[in-house]
Amino acid sequence: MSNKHLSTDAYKGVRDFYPEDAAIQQYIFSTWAKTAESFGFERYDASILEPSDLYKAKGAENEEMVNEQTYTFTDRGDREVTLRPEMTPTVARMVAGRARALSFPLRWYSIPNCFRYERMQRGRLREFWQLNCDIFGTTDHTADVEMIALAYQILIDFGATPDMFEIRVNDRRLMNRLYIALGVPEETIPAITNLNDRRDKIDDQSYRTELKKILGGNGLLVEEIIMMLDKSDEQTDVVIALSELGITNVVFDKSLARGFDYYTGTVFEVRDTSPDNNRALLGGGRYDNLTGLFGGDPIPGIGFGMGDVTMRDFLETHKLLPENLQKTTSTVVAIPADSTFNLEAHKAAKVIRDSGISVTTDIGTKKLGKKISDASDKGAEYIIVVGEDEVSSQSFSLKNLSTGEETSGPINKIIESL
RNA sequence: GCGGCUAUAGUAUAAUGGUUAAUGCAUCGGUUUGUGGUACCGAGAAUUCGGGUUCAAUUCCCGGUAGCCGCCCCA
Repeated sequence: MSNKHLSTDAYKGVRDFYPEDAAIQQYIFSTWAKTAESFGFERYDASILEPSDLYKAKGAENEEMVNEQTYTFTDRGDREVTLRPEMTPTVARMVAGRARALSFPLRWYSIPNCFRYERMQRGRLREFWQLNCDIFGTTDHTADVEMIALAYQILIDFGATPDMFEIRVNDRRLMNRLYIALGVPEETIPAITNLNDRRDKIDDQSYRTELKKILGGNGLLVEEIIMMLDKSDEQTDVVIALSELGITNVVFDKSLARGFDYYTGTVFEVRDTSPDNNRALLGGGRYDNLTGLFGGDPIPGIGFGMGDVTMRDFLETHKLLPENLQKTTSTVVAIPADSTFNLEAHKAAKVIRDSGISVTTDIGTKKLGKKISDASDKGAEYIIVVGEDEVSSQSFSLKNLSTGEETSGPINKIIESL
């Protein structure tokens, strides 16, 4: 390979979708859409470009994140734009923009592609697609239940069984109450929440050390917090309601954090139970004032996002991808006996295609036998050979590749047997 | 931002401090010049880039680049 040539590799962190990959992507997207719509969610979409302010407005932490972990640049009109790293600010903007006209509660979904400039690892690339589902305009806890039930149903519709994944649920309000009841200073709660999120990744000793540091050396409080976290007798109404819907692979997990900015109530995630793919497949939660940035009355909402990369990893880990996805090809292949009949083959193909059947014409230079072989490999059901005899007699033979049967006659007649 | 591992035809894997770097799959051609799937024969195609050690480096060392895995973060 000469270094004078351009690389055939895709840009760092993004993927090429060759037909076999595009088929998988298409399968994932269509299953997402089908299940979301079965719950009555309406599809929306928006541009991948947003003004950078949309992401910076939430505070200094967000500004740092935008500066370091997004694709942000200045356009020719001196406007600062960002390739969206998530869909939630966009949908909040859209809902706020028509808040007076929309009828709530609102169920919306989208499958945007998003970009994040960060280090890649398993399940995480710099470009990804994400199913985003939100319900706006209700604080009823059954909306939280519905969102989780939708997430559950999506996985079921991919062929998963409940033992393949685990739903973890927590509630920010409940945790705040529990901490305050223990006498934990309110300003330390975010740091504790963040630490808890890493609890299963670090050993018990360093967990205690860090917790003690946050609490200014109060060892007694450390023990009380750990006891409270490990006590598993609380059940929220969300968890109870899920079990009434027959969804039982749910655990109430007081360590679950899901980041720590805009969630205000229920937070949840779904994790793959396979040790080979120990990742969150989706995450979401309730945010009761997301549209506040845009003025107007606060609109409550609950939503989740699930990524295509982790979705595909999940399906591959559990061998849930259908085998026959790759073969997207025409039903019939018209094969010229040699290249001088290419145009005649195109003519025959057009007649068949006009009747609503997909046809390609093999205009390659291989021998007839190879072309038939290729048609068969690609998954075509029929072939029709176009050569001197056929053109002069206008009588064609349609061959069924799986049975070997041939039907002969004028092209219009042959179509009827398809 | 930090750390570990890896880099050989299109792809998946071998091997080697020394003359021709091997095999499967894939591709192309032939046995079979107008009828497929099998079989057999044949062909093309590779040591990531730069530097160093050495008589000699694909192999050993350093660096770049890229990828994988993990940490941080995960909106």
